[in-house]
Amino acid sequence: MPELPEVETIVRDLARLVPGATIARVEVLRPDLIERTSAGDFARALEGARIAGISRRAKNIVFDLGPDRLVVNLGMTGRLLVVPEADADPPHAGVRIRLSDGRVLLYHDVRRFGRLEVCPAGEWARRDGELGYEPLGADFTPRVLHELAGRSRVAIKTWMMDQRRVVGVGNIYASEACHRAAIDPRRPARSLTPDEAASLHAAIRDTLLEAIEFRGTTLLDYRDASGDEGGFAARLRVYDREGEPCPRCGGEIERIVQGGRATFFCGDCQR
DNA sequence: AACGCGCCCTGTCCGC
DNA sequence: TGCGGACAGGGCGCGT
Repeated sequence: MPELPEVETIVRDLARLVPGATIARVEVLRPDLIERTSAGDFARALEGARIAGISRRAKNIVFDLGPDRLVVNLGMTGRLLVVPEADADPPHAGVRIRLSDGRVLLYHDVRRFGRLEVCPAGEWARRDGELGYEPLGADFTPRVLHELAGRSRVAIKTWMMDQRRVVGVGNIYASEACHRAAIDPRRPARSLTPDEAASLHAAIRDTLLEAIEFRGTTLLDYRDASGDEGGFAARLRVYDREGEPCPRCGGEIERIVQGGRATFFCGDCQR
């Protein structure tokens, strides 16, 4: 589900709502959501901790608890909601994190592809180091994109979604960025010229920034921390628009499958 | 090493 | 109306 803009929206919401709060009690309703430790250890590690800050790394929501980090990955259908006690028991509730002021940080996930884990800050720093460039970071330059892409024969759209290279771009924004850059998503990554790499670099950033502005894309499941939908779906240029005219050239938008995932593009103007 | 694929799980939608 | 199959925003582990 959520890609960088959706996770960023949730993180910004949470950064306004929960820093300074203390975790009173944790209830794990679906133990299969907890990564690496038992549900009991997970709850014990959180109870009594104070939330010092919230940040995003790739598609992960990271809570700074002092010595530890709580890391939440939403998978396809995960939601992280701040709700009053009365709303804390919906169907598909996965983990209830009760704050000492009475509010509940509720992890909700229909498909349960998401994961939560608590780990020492040092351990998280090591894993952070294995993730790729933040596409909105200053060190992600057109040259970096061109050099990294030059090492791979994978189709550029699939390449963009690999979190070891560039993080945060998922299936929706990969199609959207290829379209904005007018690049055929089937091209081998290493076939991009420096100019094409620069235009893809700009397209990735522009797409993600605009999607953040509109609080993300809700196709079906995505909700922000208040439970509201994102507004970017209406602005998608190709994703989920098979058969519609290309907004740039009027050609027909096609749907193909790459690596088992749907890709949408215009065969007329994406070269 | 790099890459492609199946799988995890539930709900929705579409065609028959 | 009912039913079976395809498909859905992610990421991991496997085999080649």
